[in-house]
Amino acid sequence: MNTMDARDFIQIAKNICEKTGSRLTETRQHMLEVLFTVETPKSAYELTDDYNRLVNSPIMAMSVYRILNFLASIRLVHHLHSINKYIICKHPIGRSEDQVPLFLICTSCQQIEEVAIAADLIYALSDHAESRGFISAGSQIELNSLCKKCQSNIHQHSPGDFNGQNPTNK
Amino acid sequence: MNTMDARDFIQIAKNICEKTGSRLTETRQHMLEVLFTVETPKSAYELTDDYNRLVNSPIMAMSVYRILNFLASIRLVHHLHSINKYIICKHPIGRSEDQVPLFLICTSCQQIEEVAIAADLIYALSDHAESRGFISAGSQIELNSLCKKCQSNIHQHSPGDFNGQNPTNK
DNA sequence: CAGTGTAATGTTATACTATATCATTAGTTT
DNA sequence: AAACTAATGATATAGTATAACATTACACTG
Ligand SMILES: [Zn+2]
Ligand SMILES: [Zn+2]
Ligand SMILES: [Zn+2]
Ligand SMILES: [Zn+2]
Repeated sequence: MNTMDARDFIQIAKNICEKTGSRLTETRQHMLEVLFTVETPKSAYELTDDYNRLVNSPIMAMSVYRILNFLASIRLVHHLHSINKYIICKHPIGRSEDQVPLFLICTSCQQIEEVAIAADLIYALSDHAESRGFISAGSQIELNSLCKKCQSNIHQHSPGDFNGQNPTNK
Repeated sequence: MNTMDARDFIQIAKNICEKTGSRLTETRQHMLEVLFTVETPKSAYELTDDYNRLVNSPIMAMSVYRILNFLASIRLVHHLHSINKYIICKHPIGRSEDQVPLFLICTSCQQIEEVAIAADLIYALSDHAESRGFISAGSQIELNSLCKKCQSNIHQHSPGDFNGQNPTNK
């Protein structure tokens, strides 16, 4: 159980901004609140709608992209490439540099679990690779999964990408 | 050194099609040839251009998407989500079901290395996850990396997504 | 071989995602 | 106050992907 509050995110962001000379504007704060509220991963345009539903002052998608980029650059937001959606970081504090985020994405209900794993584990993965001259550089990992709830409802297989489409994915 | 030929891909595809009742049409063959020729990861629209440059009978993007979907469904093509491009499979033969592809993507020159890793390694990664009720389901893994060549030219850091953009990425 | 059914593609339109560019505003610094 | 810079507003456009329906090509039946 996470006892974090939207205000906690805002405070964290404020601290980061102070260090870097950037500013935590009202729009950025509001976006953090929206992201915290919606919980599930959303596209930039969905977040634009959410923002305009939840916040009084309207925003346009262009600004949403800029703000998502900013929040991702300070690692309070993650972009999940495999589903092309954005989500607030589940572990904004206590991260060490030698960890990378691992996302478990329920292919049925899109619930996300974010856990931190040792970067070493990644290097271990790419051991073959290093022998071929590649070195790993700060990735996140996204795994197609099934959450507990959806494991019970075992009607459909849901492969990751092509063919068997994800039924819950509009 | 890979001694594979475009014809090998076509033969593999033909075999799969026979088993599944689908057909390896001329267009699909041509697309395999194009993918084999270009080597590097390309967007669907880039592949459309490549196809029309290399093949005499023109094709439209809609068809390219359909064919990429088909070829991905029989695992002769991979969709790299993190860069949103498609690439021909480097290991179309000798794959076992308990392996998943790991892609090392050079963030500087986009050269790709594909290696197969034991799915067990993935399960190990998501061990935390399983304790939370998630089970892993057939993912591929994409890692930002630096190839040997680009390690020499160490001018720029190239983070994965936001902020420091990838300079070679039009 | 004609008739029928299905897989695949052609064609057009449209939805969705993301960035470029320039103008304007709002803080910060001197 | 003036100058500078970060951030946003506003508009346009690029880039990615799918929907929907028509047509064609192939396999299968009789
Ligand atoms: Zn995180
Ligand atoms: Zn679920
Ligand atoms: Zn492969
Ligand atoms: Zn490289």
